[in-house]
Amino acid sequence: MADAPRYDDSLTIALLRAREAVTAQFRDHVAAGGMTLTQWRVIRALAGGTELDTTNLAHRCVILAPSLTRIIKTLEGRGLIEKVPARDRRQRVVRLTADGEAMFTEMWAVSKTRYAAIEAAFGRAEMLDLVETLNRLRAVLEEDV
Amino acid sequence: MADAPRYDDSLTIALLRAREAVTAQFRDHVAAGGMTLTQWRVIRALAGGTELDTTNLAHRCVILAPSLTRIIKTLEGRGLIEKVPARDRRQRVVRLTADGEAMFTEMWAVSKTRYAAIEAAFGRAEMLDLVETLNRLRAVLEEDV
DNA sequence: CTGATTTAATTCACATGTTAAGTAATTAAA
DNA sequence: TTTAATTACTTAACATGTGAATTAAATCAG
Repeated sequence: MADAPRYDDSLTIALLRAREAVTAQFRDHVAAGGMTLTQWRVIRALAGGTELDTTNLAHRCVILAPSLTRIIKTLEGRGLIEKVPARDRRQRVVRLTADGEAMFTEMWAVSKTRYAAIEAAFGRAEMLDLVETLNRLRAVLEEDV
Repeated sequence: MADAPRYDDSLTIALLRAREAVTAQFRDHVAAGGMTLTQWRVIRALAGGTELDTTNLAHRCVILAPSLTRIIKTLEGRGLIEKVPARDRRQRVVRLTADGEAMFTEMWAVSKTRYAAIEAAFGRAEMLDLVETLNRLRAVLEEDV
């Protein structure tokens, strides 16, 4: 089957498996902090006093709006994020609370070591190259095709 | 922050965005066939008369067992797959029905052209190299780290 | 300024991801 | 052979993904 690549070689599956392998390095640690990986992406995007509205936050975290609505509700209920009054009253602008920042700082320390471990195992140059390749693939697909 | 890569550069996000961009090339077509991308992975894994039990099917499709249980129920209800009696009665072995094979054949024709378009836009060598790199990353992470 | 349009979020409905617990069949141990 | 342990799958509960419809606020056309 020259034109039908073996199933295991397909790009979508390779991306899925690779992502699964990478996130597995962080899942336990994040779960120990009582969060999901998706929630952690939100916390991380807001770290350092960043204020963002739902649309931009969703884009940065690669989360769809309906999911983010629920996540914001959850994190707000846990006192990790809070609303910020916005000029445009349609927008929902949020930022981390003091507790949220503390949570980030604590967990980020460990996350960094995990990233470092991945770099050490896979190679820093290879990793940078892979990220660059992935972004290039995305850029190509989002334009033409 | 030298040791804190910009958020957009992180490997997990890059993988997430790249996968999103790739699957976007297929989502509409698969949805037009009344299926989700996840269901399509199952159909594709069974194409050509392949018979598989839940455990192996889940592994090949990168779907967790509970999700696959529901998907099998759905696809069985639509008459696309059917059970096959197994020696080990704990196992649930399935295969495509004639309708399922027909559905696959019809959709695969279009899917192939999408894959070809991606290859043409991104480069065949780059694509093969990327898949190889992703699999190597996975192999590294699943061993040590 | 009023009505039509656009934009930002939310809500809804259903599919899937994820972990933990439960069930039935098989295998291993005593 | 009878019980204990393992295996394959299912169910349950909750979080997220996904597309469509809805609501509220801002903007635009006339």
